[in-house]
Amino acid sequence: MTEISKAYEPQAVEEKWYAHWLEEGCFTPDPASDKPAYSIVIPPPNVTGVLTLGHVLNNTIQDILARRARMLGREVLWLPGTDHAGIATQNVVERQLRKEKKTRHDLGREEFLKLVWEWKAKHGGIIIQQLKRLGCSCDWSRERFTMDAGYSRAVTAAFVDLYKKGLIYRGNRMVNWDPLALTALSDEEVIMRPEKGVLYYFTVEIAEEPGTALTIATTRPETIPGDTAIAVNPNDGRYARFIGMHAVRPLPHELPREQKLIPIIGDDHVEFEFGTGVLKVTPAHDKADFEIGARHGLPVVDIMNPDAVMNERAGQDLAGLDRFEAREAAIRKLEELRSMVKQEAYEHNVGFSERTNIPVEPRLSDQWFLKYPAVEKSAEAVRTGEVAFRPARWAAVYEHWMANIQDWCISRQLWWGHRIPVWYSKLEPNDPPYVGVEPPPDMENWEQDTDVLDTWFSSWLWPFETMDDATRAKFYPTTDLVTGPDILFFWVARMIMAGFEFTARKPFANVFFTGLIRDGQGRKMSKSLGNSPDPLDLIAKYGADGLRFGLMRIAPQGQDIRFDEKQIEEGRNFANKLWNAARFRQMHGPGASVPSLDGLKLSCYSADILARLDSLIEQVGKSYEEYRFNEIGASLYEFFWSQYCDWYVEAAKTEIFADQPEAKASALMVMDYVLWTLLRLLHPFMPHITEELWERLGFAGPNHGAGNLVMFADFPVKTALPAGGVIATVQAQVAAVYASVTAARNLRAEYRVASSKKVNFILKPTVTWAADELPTLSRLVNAEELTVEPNYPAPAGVPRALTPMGELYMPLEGAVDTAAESERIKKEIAKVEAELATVRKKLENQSFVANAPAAVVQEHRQRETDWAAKLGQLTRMRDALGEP
RNA sequence: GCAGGAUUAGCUCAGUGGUAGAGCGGCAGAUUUACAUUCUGUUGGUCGGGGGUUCAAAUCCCUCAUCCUGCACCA
Repeated sequence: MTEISKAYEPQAVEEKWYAHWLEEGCFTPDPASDKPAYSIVIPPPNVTGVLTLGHVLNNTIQDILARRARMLGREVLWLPGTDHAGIATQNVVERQLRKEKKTRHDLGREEFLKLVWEWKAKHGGIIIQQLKRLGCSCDWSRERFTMDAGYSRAVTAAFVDLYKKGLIYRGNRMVNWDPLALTALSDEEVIMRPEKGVLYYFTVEIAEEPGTALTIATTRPETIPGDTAIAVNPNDGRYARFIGMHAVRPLPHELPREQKLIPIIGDDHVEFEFGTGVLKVTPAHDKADFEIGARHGLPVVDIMNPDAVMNERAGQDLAGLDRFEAREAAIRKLEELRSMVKQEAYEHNVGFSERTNIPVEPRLSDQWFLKYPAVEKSAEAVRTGEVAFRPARWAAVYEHWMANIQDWCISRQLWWGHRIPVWYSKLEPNDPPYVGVEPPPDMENWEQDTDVLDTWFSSWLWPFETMDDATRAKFYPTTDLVTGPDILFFWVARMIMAGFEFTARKPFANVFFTGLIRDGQGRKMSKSLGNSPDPLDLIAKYGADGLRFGLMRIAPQGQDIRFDEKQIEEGRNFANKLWNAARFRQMHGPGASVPSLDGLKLSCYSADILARLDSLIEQVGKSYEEYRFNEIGASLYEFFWSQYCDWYVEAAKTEIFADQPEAKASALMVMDYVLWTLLRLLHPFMPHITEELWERLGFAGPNHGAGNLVMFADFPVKTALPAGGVIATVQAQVAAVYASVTAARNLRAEYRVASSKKVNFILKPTVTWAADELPTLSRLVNAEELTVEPNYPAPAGVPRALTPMGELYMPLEGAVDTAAESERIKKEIAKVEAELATVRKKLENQSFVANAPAAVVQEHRQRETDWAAKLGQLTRMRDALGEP
């Protein structure tokens, strides 16, 4: 046993233990074990990702669950891995290429993909190293990647299976198009944000009634060349008569008049009140307009290229311009034509691409869609609690989404991803395509679909396709899933459906949704705001354990978390405190390797702390049941710091420093017992420091089978202490001593007596056992001498305080301000009188006495008695002062 | 527009029917040998407003206000 240093230095300790755990294979479970299984699959971070505080929160919770399950004797699998993250990863490599003035098209598909794999090998998975630094107990031997050969095959097979079931189809539809990434997006990948825009009012002439014009309001004048109709509500008296006539579309201006005529149609979709009640219909560039167009058989005129640059159909004024430049150009042209009537400020919602953060463009294109499988079964599973959501309110959000579920656009016009396993015949283009896991045998006659699948189409298989047969037999369905509510639709809902569809079982029993971490001003953490601290910096400053513990204490169940570095500092301080508590114990000689309370003569303080330890264990157990990690953290913090360090250790010093070997041994054994228990309770939260202290305090080693705490399958259970009345009496006594200590310290502070200065105290006791506890009381109040004097006359000049043990006096040399002393006591009397009045008022209320439970009434009576007694004593003390 | 969440001490937040709490901050003090990443004492709240249910409400119900988050959207 080496000496413990004064301050805890986490870096070396944490790295040492993590390496050790890996070496010992502590995180690799045995599927053949007959221990009950516990499993979690990690939400696979993007392979391009770096650790954020969100990951820290998420993975710390998973680690806590996994480590506790191990200590409860389960066979634990925490399966890690990364996601290939289609757009994000392709972006990273394309950005690199752009620096060399190249695009992926210069390289070609094959060369480009080679480059992405190279990038992945070199830079990918940084986040895995960071998770290790955090202390995550994942089974790295089972680490998976969503584009591993086997996994890819499973993704392809899933596609083929759903295709054969008729659930996957190809369609020419309006989709969300990302003009930067040049791909379609699913509805979930579009983020609606309010944007300050302008509503432009412009006129169109009625062809059949020259001189008559209609005014139209639009936010997108640049799409006028794509307008193929003007719509009004058929019930709108202002405009109904124009239905069937034609309007002259102002753009492109250069076209001959007959090519600019577009029909005026009637459609219920048009609102009377909005704008002017006249709507321009652009079927190629607006989802709602597309539907109107479909209803009326309107032509679809696409005026943009895939990159949202206007094409020649937009006319000479706009062609070649980006859509936003084109808007300005269109405005200028309309003004020039005296068609522009007015412009007004207007705020409306615009959809942005989740990945590239630019406005999506509704675009008609050929895409693959999935009609979701197992929808009803999946909705029901959450409804019945077969899959339990925590907090439960997310179930309603899920239910709503499931009830309004829309087909999923699963194709992406990217290169990085799982290529769609569909081949088209070169020989007979009208033949049905070949769809299969294996390419067609006569490959040269076929051409594979160029699209890849949405990343989430692979992620939704994660809980089972990451496992081989033996692993799956033991660990699937998984136990807990821990994730953020932001991917409820993207991932959680889809996994449930995939689970039921492909394995006929739920993928997990519980889903715990964490909160979102926000900055001090309540804003989301984001790269662009630069308000997201680097967790690795925090680990360097405060240690991984400090970060974990600090974060867990401020992470209430399912509520957003306002991040404050101070909290992490507290986590570090807590680790340091733990370190020093161990250090203190070690300074008093070697401890027991297996602490036992058998045959121990316990002081009342020892009995008290053990009873509190028992309630702590019970409380922690309950909190785990409800996934209330902040509550567990708070309980552990409070017990260890306030109850154990501040009170028990200080009180026990009486025994430790006294010359009574038996009492000393008893106190030290109780410390051993508490630390032995506490290290285990804390281990899931702070794995490194607890492991280190476990060894330093001599708890590790041959006595415990596997020597490491991480494999110590014995999560604490309550002691065999005598329960009930005996311990309650002892605890009441200890509480009285501690309250008396506080009262005495208060007196010292009032009279500016430095806590280091020894002074005399006199106790006029009201309890029979006062004398027994004088040594400890005396020590804790730093008394020169503490005497019990039942008949102390209490001269007027002596400061006094009422304590649960009796009246306490602090005779001081020199004059004491009696008036001030009297004032102080009077203030206390006023407080007690108010309390007494409150409780008496309640007891005088007949309906309270009649209706409240007997125990509550009894408790109020007791309260009344206690306050009355206290008031009597305070009054006597005030009278003894002789002040009016 | 619909749904959900939040509103408690200066700050960040616990507290879901029975005596309003913690940490930080502030103030006053302490180097008492585990720890200044410490210790002691103290200050500070009509629990967002209003109404209701109840013997009893921060807690349950209604309503209003403000903020946040989803979802749906009218160009």
